[in-house]
Amino acid sequence: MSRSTQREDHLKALYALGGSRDGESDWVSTSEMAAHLGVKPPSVTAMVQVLTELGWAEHRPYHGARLTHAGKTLALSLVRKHRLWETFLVDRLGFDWDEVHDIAEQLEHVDSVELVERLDAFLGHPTVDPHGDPIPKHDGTFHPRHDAVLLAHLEPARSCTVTGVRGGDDGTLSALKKRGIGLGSVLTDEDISTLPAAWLEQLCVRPLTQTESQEHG
Amino acid sequence: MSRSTQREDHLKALYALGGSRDGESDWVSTSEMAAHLGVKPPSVTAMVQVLTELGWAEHRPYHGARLTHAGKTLALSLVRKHRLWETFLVDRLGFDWDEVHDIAEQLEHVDSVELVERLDAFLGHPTVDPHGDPIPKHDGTFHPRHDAVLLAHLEPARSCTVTGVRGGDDGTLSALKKRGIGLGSVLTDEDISTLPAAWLEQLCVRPLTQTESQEHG
DNA sequence: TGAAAATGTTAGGCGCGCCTAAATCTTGTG
DNA sequence: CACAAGATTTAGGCGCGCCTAACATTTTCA
Repeated sequence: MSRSTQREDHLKALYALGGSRDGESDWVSTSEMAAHLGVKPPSVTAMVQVLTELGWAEHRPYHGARLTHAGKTLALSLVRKHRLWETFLVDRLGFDWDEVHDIAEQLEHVDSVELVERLDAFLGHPTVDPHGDPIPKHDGTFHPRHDAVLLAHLEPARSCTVTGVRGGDDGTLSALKKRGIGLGSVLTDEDISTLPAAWLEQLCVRPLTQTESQEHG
Repeated sequence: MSRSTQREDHLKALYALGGSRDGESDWVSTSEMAAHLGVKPPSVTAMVQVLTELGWAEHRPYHGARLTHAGKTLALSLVRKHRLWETFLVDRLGFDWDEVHDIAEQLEHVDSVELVERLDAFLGHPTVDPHGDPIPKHDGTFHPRHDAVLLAHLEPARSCTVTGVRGGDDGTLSALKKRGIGLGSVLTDEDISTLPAAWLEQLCVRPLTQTESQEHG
């Protein structure tokens, strides 16, 4: 297995943008990937061709690329590593959730299967990372949070608890932190109306049950 | 500050081979470094010239290279990271001491001062790594073990306890493990006579005191 | 002391991942 | 349906770290 941080980054971009929808991945354009990775489109084209030769992606020239099954498996193992390291950084080293992305980005490229499995055990086999995203198991399976919903889609006049942040860059995350919003925070109807509109599309929440609502007045 | 795994590896080699003697480092030949790093001498020459331009080494052509003060400081921070990670891998993740070198080698190149300091705190500010080597402090100082001595230099008919292994490759380390020898192991006079001669130059030991000897019969 | 041997450096080339510029394909619109 | 606008790929070049081969220096020892 040919190793390379760049290959891995392109694989992850393909996964992140191509939709993790069950079954098939969506086609992703090279310029979309280029923007995501901070390189120019021709560089992506070249790398996509390499991934194709490795059997990890398929490329329909002038139309886009997507992961093969093997590629998706690999991408999932990278996501797994990334989220385990983020969990370690926050839960054990006490980092805030807006500080860990870049560090985890580096740690996830460390190559040792044994390391990942031991880290997983050390952390107590967590199922969710500090941003509320599910952590894939060793076999690539994971449970998408089925009870969670985007804040924008929450039925009106309903309180909820925060279960995750989608695509949160460090800026958004630290802004959330400043307002005291983190995983598990409870947002009342009134709280929600004071939030920046952009957040409605980013915050993942679970509606509070009747009894939970009463506890939080 | 220009970052690069290769630069860092060359810096570490210079430190490892150049003698960590107080004050001045020794001149190290490029071929010695090349052998240590698994590359060819011309590659080392080129990299040494880069390090020289960065002010981290000085190069006397045809004679060798050595670290500047700034270079030594940097090298020490790398050693610190390496040994902290090894400590983490052994103490927290339960790796054996012969399994951690390669992984730590990768982890030490992760770039985040904050990470190192938090890791250090998490581990309880350890002073010695799993091989018995001292862990430099953040300011670059550390305490060489003054009471330790090479097994080869131990006065005859004396029992001792193992405090470290010098230059132990994974092969040596796992062979030691197979014989049940680890940090803190007690070696009697008889034990010592059955050891492979090569180990006498690698094992660091502290002679047992009178009372300790009696406890171990 | 003055070659020959050993050691070290310079020259020139290669693969990788990136870039810009030029060519090619797709798409939207008259 | 053709053609301009936009997106994508191909062409060609660059820096980095590595290599081998050729050249330079130091060391060894007859």
